[in-house]
Amino acid sequence: MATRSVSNNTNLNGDLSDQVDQSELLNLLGYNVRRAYLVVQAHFDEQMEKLGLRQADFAVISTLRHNPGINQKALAEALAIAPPNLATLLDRLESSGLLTRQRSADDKRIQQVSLTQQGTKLHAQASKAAQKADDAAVSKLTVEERKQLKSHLSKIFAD
Amino acid sequence: MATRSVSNNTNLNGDLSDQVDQSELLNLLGYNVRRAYLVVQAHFDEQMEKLGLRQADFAVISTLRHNPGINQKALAEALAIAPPNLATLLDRLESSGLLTRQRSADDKRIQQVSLTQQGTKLHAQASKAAQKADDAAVSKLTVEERKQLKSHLSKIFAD
DNA sequence: TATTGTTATACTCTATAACTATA
DNA sequence: TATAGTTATAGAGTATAACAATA
Repeated sequence: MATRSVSNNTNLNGDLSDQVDQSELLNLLGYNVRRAYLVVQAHFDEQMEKLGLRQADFAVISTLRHNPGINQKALAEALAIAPPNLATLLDRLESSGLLTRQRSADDKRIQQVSLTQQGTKLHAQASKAAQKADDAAVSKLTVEERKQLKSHLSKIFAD
Repeated sequence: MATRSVSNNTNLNGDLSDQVDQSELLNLLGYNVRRAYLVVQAHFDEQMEKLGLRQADFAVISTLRHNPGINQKALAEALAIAPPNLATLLDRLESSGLLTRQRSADDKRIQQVSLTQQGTKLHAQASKAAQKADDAAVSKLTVEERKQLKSHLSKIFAD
């Protein structure tokens, strides 16, 4: 299933990695973002696996919860998912009974996507799980540091 | 080649994504890390593509530059790359003439990896390119904010 | 003609199992 | 028996082209 382990690799024989000079990489913000992302992913996957959800599934379900009836173009754009990949993801969640797609009466090209009752229920659980994963990943940061981190990161990807 | 575009999707018809409520996702640090990572990746790939390098290639070349003769186990561990994937990555860079592998005389199981002259030369260029990508990705942050960001991120993935 | 969504497909990244050669 | 590295392979993520239906 390709589940990443949350804990860092146990390291017998005296932590070799401490002896490796990674100063150039660690001076690059991009590399720090990547390594942090790996940790965040692992915590998130660990939580979502229990609910049978992948990362993108949660992003979709969360967005549907707060934007019922959103169309696929807007959904794909908001979440930075390519439309063909969103289509198959929605196929899967629809088959699982978590959401419905309904053609718009006004414009029959448009699919309006909404959570089912079951999807809404799962979202409530997933929402807690996501928060739990988040807390675990940033447990070493103070509340103030978490605020700063969020602010700085959002400036990187903001339009 | 699957090159991600640096610029966000141009958005005619009045930026639909602004109308999508993403508050739950954006409150999760993990999601902010992910979205920032996508931007960082795009800038990095854009730079490295010119040199024929992938992200992991640069991480390897940088580590070899500062740790000549490092063995594959230590390299894999330091960079969080699975050994089988490192093996094929090194095969490719070795075929390109960027590095050499030499069996240790002391322990013939161990491969000692080093950059060739060509690899060292490419590293010098790649190093500048990486810095350029980094600067572009965090251009909206002040020097102080960049420092904070790096510090906070490193706390997430530090052992 | 342009747009929404879909299908088919391909490439990259990541992970595991099974193997070799050495120790 | 254990370790370093390799091969083979499978799964997930991501990207593009080509298409159908609708506007």
